[in-house]
Amino acid sequence: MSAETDLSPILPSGLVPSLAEQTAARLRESILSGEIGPGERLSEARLAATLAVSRNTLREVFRLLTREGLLHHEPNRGVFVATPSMASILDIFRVRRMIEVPALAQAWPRHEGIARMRTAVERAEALAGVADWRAVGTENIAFHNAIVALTDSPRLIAFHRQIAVELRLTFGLLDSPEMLHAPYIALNREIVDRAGAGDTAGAAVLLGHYLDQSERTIMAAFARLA
Amino acid sequence: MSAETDLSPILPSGLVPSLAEQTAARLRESILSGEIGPGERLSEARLAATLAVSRNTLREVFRLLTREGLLHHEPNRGVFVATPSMASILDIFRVRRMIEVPALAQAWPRHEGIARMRTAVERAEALAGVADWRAVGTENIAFHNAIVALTDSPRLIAFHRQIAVELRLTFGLLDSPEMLHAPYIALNREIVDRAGAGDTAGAAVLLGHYLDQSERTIMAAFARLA
DNA sequence: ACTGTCATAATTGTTCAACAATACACTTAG
DNA sequence: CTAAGTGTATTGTTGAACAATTATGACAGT
Repeated sequence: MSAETDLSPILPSGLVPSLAEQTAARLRESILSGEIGPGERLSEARLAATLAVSRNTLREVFRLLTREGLLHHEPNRGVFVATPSMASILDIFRVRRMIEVPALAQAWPRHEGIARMRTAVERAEALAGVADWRAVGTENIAFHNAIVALTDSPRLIAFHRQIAVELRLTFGLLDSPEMLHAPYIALNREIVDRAGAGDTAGAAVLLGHYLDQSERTIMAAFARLA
Repeated sequence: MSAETDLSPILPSGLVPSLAEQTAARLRESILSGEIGPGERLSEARLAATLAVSRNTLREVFRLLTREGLLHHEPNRGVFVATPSMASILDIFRVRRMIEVPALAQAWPRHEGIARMRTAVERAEALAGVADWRAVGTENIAFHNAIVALTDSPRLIAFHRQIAVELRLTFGLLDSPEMLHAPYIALNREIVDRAGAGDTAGAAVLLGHYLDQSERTIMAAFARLA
């Protein structure tokens, strides 16, 4: 996974990540890849043995991922993989609109984030050519991370990364990633072209449309599950 | 501390909070009350003894408060109370503008959050009468929490609560809370009156002015420290 | 068969003690 | 005065133990 698409929190500069953080990263990927399904209960003893860490360390990991929204902790009953709901999807898109659209609208057209957006689009175009839709989804997330990076706000960036992780959890539930991601590559291309040309306001409008459409698509796919 | 001004994260519904969460709450208040100063190092062994919990439990607490932004973890060196900087203040106000202003602008005038805003203002007015400026500051934070509550977005509310905690950490550094809070009571009153009367757009404009002024005041007080 | 009660087993919550790994302070050699 | 090296304190991690809570299942009564 490339640096631009890494969804794990920023680590203390240049130092070896602790075992707890490494383990958190592993467990996060296990969850996001669908290896562990939403609602599933994570037994401390069993998972500690599987991951080859102590129960104490695993409990620290649980605390981290619970704060991230990936796990859900019920006292004296255990931790469970969070189960996305329609309410959470609606909330996530509401937050995304509130953050991404102004971020793009007020962007400086030569900010490095624009380059990151362009890279993500180009990669997505290439990956769509070979029908690797899961990777297309990853690049799509990178595209939107780059939009928020335009703000240079550490807090907004961290918050948005967390939201993106939650959304990826939802994607794991849905099938047909082609339908979920393919239609938006061209739109992303137009957004970044406009932003790069200085028309950030126009790009922001398009981004709003993107979010509306994407929300509808995901909600529809999600509703088909229930 | 009343329910409206409680800055601790939402606990699992109706259940006994774990020792780690209780301890996190205690440590959070120790930090925010200034009992432990910014930059100070927290020794695991010593603090565990002081709080009468095991090192393992305390480490879980550290992970919670680190994710909250109150502590700073340097691997193999220990955890330190976070030290606010000018950059963090600028970032916090940027985020607040981005969240609070639209939250108020799009508010439903009969949302319960409006009532919470009004309560906070009335309490602040009363407390200003007896010159309890620290409590005025607490009510001021409750006022802005209520604004974000107007969105009914769990994620925005949680994010804003976290930001508010970080800002309280900054307040702890500054003296003269009267100067920091007193001038804004009347402005808050006007904001809630307008919003309650249905002029949420006008209220949002005033809120923007509030944030500009407040940021300048805090930055000036902070600059006087260095 | 259905349901409620109660003992029993399994799991989480928390502590403690130990040791390894890292960083800090200090001494000593050049 | 700097540099290298040694010793010590602190963090990182583990495993075992026990208390507290919840889940399981047998059993009795209807």
